Amino acid sequence: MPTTVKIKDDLDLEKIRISGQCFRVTHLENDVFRLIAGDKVLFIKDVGDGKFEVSCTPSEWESFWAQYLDLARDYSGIRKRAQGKNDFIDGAMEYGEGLRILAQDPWEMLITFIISQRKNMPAIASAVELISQRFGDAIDVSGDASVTEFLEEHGCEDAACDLHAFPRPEQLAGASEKDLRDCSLGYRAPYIHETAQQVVSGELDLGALAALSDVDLFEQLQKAHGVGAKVANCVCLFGYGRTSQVPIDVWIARAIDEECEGVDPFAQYGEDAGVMQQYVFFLMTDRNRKLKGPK
DNA sequence: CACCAGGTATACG
DNA sequence: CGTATACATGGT
Repeated sequence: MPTTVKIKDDLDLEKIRISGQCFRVTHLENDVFRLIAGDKVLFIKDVGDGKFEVSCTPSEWESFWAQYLDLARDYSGIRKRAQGKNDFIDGAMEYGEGLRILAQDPWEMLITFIISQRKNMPAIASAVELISQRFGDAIDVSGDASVTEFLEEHGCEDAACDLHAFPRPEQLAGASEKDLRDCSLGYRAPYIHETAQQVVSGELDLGALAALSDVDLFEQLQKAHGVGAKVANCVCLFGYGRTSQVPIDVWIARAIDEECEGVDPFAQYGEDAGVMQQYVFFLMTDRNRKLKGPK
């Protein structure tokens, strides 16, 4: 019997896949999605009526994936409470209904968003996949009964082959700068090399940073080479769940400039500002996607 | 084949 | 303090 879970709140897997916060979510055949987080993989399918079939046991769902999907947070409630302050944000919230802020791993976010600078989203996903393939541990699901059963039922066995975990700090620290460059990291290779070594040496203790205030966390993260305000904010928001943090990239800057007459609308949303940022980012990038390539 | 991409470090004034 | 520029490489 496959595991089925019931989710009352917003959850749109396709929107999350293209939302720019995660780069290892794949849309497979038959509307099955594959999520890789650290060394874990989940296959999940929306079967309607708030029900989702998943490839893990109920226990794995409760102990990891429910938290990863941030199911304890009430996004429809957040949208309702935020409604009415700003017309543009109201529209973005409606457009992005189903988005959530995933509770991802700080280390994975730090490296992923160092990679992200001056790359478009497909290029980021490609580079993340390359370092995972080259330096991450292989993930073998062949012995996992709940996974194999799920894959067989939905006819997507191929999607469980050749999977690799995101590399651990020591695996990237052990990679030479040239090996990293071969993963199309360009000038970011030394940033990643240095950062990995700082994490391995304990000079940068990502676990300990979780105890810091938003402001202190934001400041400490920027001590890593290649981490400025924007990347630090992404790590705060996506890696440490600091939902008041608002990463400002080209798309958010464009939204403030062109849609809000140059006035930053996010401040008035307090602890939910980062969630609003995610809705706006999705609106701007999805609009652009439809504009240029209605593939 | 230009132009752009979820920016940042560095060098200026 | 603020502003200008180089930066590697792939997607469109």
